[in-house]
Amino acid sequence: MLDIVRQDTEENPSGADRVFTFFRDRLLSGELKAGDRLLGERELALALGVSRPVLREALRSLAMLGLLDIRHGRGAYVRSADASVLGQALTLCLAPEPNILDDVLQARIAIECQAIRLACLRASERDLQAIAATLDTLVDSLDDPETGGGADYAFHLAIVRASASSALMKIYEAISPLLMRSHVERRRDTFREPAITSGLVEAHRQVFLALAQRDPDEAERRLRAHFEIGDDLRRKNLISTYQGQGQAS
Amino acid sequence: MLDIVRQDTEENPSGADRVFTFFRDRLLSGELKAGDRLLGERELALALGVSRPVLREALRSLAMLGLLDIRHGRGAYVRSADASVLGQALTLCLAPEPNILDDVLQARIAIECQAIRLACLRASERDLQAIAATLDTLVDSLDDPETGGGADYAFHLAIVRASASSALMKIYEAISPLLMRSHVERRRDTFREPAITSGLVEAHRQVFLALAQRDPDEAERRLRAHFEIGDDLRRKNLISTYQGQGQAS
DNA sequence: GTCAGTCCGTGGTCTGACCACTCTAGACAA
DNA sequence: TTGTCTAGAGTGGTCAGACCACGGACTGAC
Repeated sequence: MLDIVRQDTEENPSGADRVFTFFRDRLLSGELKAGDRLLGERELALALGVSRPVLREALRSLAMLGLLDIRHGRGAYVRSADASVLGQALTLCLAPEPNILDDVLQARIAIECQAIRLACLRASERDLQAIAATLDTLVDSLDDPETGGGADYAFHLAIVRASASSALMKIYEAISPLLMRSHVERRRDTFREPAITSGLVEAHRQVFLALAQRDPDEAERRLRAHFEIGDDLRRKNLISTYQGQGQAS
Repeated sequence: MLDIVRQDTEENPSGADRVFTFFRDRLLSGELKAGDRLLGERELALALGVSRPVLREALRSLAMLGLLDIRHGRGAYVRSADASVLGQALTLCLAPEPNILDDVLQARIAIECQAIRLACLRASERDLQAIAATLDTLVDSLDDPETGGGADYAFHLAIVRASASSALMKIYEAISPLLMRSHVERRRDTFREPAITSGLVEAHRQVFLALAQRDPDEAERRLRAHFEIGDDLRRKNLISTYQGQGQAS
């Protein structure tokens, strides 16, 4: 029938691959938009000239990639692009590597430092207000490590969002799951004393001020300083922990 | 039989989802390593208590994610983590966004600037030699835009590799396809005159020297300058093109 | 010793059937 | 008239069994 594209130029893709490519290209070209409903599996299989199991393999793969939302009894719907799949892919990709948690922090610094530079040029009044709001939350939740951590993340996320760069934003979202794991894993090694947390707030405030003054160099400098302080704290605390124990376990 | 994990805590995943999760977790935990061969589809289906089509849906999804390499007549093998899938996912994720090509350049700058800082601290002698080698290739291929472009990419890639950060490396590889598209698309707008290309070589050399001297701030500064010059060139050329035409088409 | 043909195990595909879920239109009762 | 309930249709989810296509290994002839 339709026989799909059939690029026999060099490959010999299986039926499921052909169907997969068929839909992926239509997704990429925008021919299929988020929210669109696909035909039923039986009709689609007939239209594309493959059997239902083969069609299902392709559909399932698209769903796993987050491109499709297949609901029992309802049908298959095109899903809007989602960074969560990207995050999973990154996690899987980095899984066999050693020291990923440390490493992912480097990626975080990379993204944020560029984001804040862009934000200095592009941030709207609303963006700045949003960042200021997270700063307020941060101050209000000094005694609660849980919401405090959330506010901390919100602050940095708001900066990336203010960069108005979807690429930076997506990548940042992608590394977020790993960032969280890193954060949780490190929380054991991080003590939270009033003096330190207040210093933390001050560091955030300095970053925000430089951003509000639209000074890219200064903003990046203060952001880097903030990250380095976090590094130092963790290091010192690690040392004191081992010294306190007298011996490593 | 085995009945798999069966996390009925909150979800009600389909059989294929259960099988998918089953293997993904085993991949993440390292229980399944790259190169391992899976049992045959019939045996696996029996062992996991699902039908073969369902098992195939899961296997196919894993293959689409680049975790499995399924070969006709051979069997299914666990594949080593590959950034190409990450790149595809990113492409799909960014597809609906406007101005991705510009945007991806920002991500590139972000990664490279952090990478070169790390490289100043971590780069080995071999790394530096590798970068120097790409610089030589760059010089030798001044008259050939094709290999010259390749050498340019190789230079920047070598810097990221010298950062010894797998996270930065994977992300850089992930954006590479989009970077290439951006590069090709912009090549139309970029003129290559001897004066300019020699300036380009000089900029690369300056970056390399700062790196070899292990000066993070200076290295990043020069790298940023290099990127900005590229930006300026493109802008100027765009303007002159439109002026030369007298009218935009 | 080398090469060709055959066989077997593997993934690839198909058919047709049945089950489970969701929605809705129609029947029924208040 | 209105609200609720139920039966049906349409949809995805699953299954069984069969056959085809490909790749490798074994075996035989040369």
